[in-house]
Amino acid sequence: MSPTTAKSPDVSRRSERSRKAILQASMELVGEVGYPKLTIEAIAARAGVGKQTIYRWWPSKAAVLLDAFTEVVHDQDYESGLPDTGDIEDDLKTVLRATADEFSDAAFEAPYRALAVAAAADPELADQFVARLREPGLEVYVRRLRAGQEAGQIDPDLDLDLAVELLLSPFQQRWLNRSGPLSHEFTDRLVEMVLRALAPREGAR
Amino acid sequence: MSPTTAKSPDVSRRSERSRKAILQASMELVGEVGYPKLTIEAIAARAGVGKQTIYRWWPSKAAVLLDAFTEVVHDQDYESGLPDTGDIEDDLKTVLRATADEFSDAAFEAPYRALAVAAAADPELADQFVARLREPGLEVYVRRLRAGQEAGQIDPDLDLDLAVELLLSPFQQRWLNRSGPLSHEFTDRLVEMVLRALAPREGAR
Amino acid sequence: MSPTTAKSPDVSRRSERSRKAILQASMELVGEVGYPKLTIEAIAARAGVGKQTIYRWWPSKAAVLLDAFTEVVHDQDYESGLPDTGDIEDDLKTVLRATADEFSDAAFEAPYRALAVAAAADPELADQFVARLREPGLEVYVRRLRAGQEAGQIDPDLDLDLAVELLLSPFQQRWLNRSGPLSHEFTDRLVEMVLRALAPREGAR
Amino acid sequence: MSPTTAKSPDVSRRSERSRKAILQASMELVGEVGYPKLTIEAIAARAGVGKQTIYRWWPSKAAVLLDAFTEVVHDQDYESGLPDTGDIEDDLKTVLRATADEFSDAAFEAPYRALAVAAAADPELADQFVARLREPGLEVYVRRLRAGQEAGQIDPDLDLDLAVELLLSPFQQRWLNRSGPLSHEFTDRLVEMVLRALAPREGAR
DNA sequence: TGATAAACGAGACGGTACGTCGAGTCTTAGG
DNA sequence: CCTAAGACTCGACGTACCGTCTCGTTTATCA
Repeated sequence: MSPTTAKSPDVSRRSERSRKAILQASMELVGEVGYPKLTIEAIAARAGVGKQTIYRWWPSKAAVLLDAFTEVVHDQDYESGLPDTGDIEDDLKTVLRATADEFSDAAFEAPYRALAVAAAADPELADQFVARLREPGLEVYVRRLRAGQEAGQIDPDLDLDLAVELLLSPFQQRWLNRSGPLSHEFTDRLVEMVLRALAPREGAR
Repeated sequence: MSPTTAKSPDVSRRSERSRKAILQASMELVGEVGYPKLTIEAIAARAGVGKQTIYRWWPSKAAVLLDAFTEVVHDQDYESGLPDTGDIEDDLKTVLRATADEFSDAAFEAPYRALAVAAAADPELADQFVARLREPGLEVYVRRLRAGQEAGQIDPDLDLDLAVELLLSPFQQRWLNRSGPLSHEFTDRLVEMVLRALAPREGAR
Repeated sequence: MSPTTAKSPDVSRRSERSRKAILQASMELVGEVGYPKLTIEAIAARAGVGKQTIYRWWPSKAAVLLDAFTEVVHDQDYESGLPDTGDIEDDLKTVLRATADEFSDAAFEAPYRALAVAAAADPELADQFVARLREPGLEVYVRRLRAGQEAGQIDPDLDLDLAVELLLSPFQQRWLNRSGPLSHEFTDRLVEMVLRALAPREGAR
Repeated sequence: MSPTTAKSPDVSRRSERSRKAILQASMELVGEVGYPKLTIEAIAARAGVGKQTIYRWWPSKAAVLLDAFTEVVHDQDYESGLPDTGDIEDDLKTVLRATADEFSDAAFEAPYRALAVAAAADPELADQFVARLREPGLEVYVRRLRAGQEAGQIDPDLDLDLAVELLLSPFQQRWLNRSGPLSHEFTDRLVEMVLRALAPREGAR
């Protein structure tokens, strides 16, 4: 919604028309040609915009894409959080299956992978990427696990941030490296194994 | 060791001198300027080689780098495997701490991150990358866990491949995304939590 | 004066500074290294200009050189025409001697020969070359011969265009093929012999 | 028949088969793609010959072409000379018409123009070109004019070499510059005008 | 309600690197 | 030891984009 950076230019005079056209053109083009072949010139041409208008408001094509992607997903409701039926294993399996499906959708995949890759290469972008797209996603898992803790299904002494890493990193890693299928079989087994690590210790009282 | 691809040219006539110079120049340059600013022209110039000689034998700068990196690490002994003192927790902590230190070494980090990023963007390269650099590394973990199974420290019914993913993915993910420090504190906690998931079930014989 | 061709780019935005620098650099370089070793890259470097700026406005290095040469000689006064002392033999000898001296000047010779050669190989360029550099030169001879006709020194029925070819071609041919010296002896004999062909027929009035 | 230059290699061991294939390939290719796009590599490939075999025996592609062309035309009989019916005007018109037709033949034109152009640019080649292809041609004209002198049709004091230049240069120049058609109309007028210059002076006895 | 200053579209500019082509040299195998 | 084959270094090609820099032309405050 807001530009990644804005130094001198007068934001109030900014052309909303151009901003939208640029973001949309970016999303379209990254899907068509891929991130490495995405060029500022092509974005400008597709958007019917001068190159300077892009350079004026964004520092790099990655920043454009991050804005574009944020705009698309920003209304996705992190508010409602994860489902909570009381059965944490079932809830996590459901959510992870849905996430796996989403990551298999090409329309989502191309720009998201582009951003993940760009972030891996560029520390500055990585901060933005993590703060705006990754952390909000992790947070809802932490909340669900905390509910599980309160319900006595999860060891109360556990570091929940690390627990979420344990659950989501294998998933993310598989996807990013294409080192294996994101099947429901996989996500189910993953949830089961992670929950064994989270279970309260029997001896504990 | 072998070129990534080799279609028409006659491999037997290949200049070993040029091949070595190219791989070395790549490693040097990627450390000096980083992957995105690494150019074929600079590699050729540094190696004292015609550009065509690079284009003749490699399809992309990523492929050059993969060969270069493979050549450097290929004699690293996967044979000896992980240490096995009988205490699996201690052994894993030791190894993961060492790995964390390695990944904090800039000389290793630059080219390896470059490859990981390029692989994330390019499926063809990803196959090579995973097969030549990732899987041999995973395999030694699987072997150590199998020894733990046989020693009764790990549930005999577990999928050890998935177990290794559970252990290494959070580590890889943190490193790639720079989403947290690769401290010994972190690796120790990670090993502990994963071992809770691997422990034999109490009810089991 | 004007570019050889101009299709899409906006001529009104053209940089006069770059245009001049390119033309000057071409002339300098063709003198230093000769036409076959003249490269667009060297012109661009010498002129402090991007290669694209040359490719944008000229189709070939020959076209650049043609513009460069035209610019240098264009203010050479064709207006004043040839001298007319009343003695046509003397006038022609004087002019041809001067022309021979000019063609013996290395600074003139290198680019002009380059153009003549390029024009001989390339019909499109030949048109431009002939129209812009050769024909204006021929025209002044035709005018002088016409004056000679009116003065009764030249046969009134003659084709003056052919007469000029008769006079200048042997000269041009010797120069282009280096098939003999461009001495004053040669030009004088040439004028004399041609004038025998142009003399009015005795039987006529 | 003989190579343009031959320094070190042992001529007696030379492969006649390769030599012929190279000359033929040159002639074919210059017709197909023109001289500037004619490459040594293409000649070698077409001739089924290693590049080195060309470099061993010829200093440049122009030299190859000169040999190739000489081979083709060398048996053209300069011996028989020009026709001599006693009517010099008629004889010259006939010959020049035939020459014009020859120069309009594309199969002859392409390689000959290539050589003429290359010779104009390269003084060393020019010597060879003039000595082997031009001068023999001029000589037969000189002989015919001499016969005309002896028959009293031509001024006995004239410099016949210059006379031949007067006759042939306009023709060559038109052809090389494409500055006009090589029509029979043109050649006839040319012969007539030149003969006026050559005619014996009336007052002379 | 103009004027006036900005952001805008367009695109030429100086550069860098691309990937290709051919030059001329060098090495290997074969006759 | 000439030859066919072709890999090598080198350098130029013509193209694509980069990011910067004018150009007029909207456009939207403020005088």
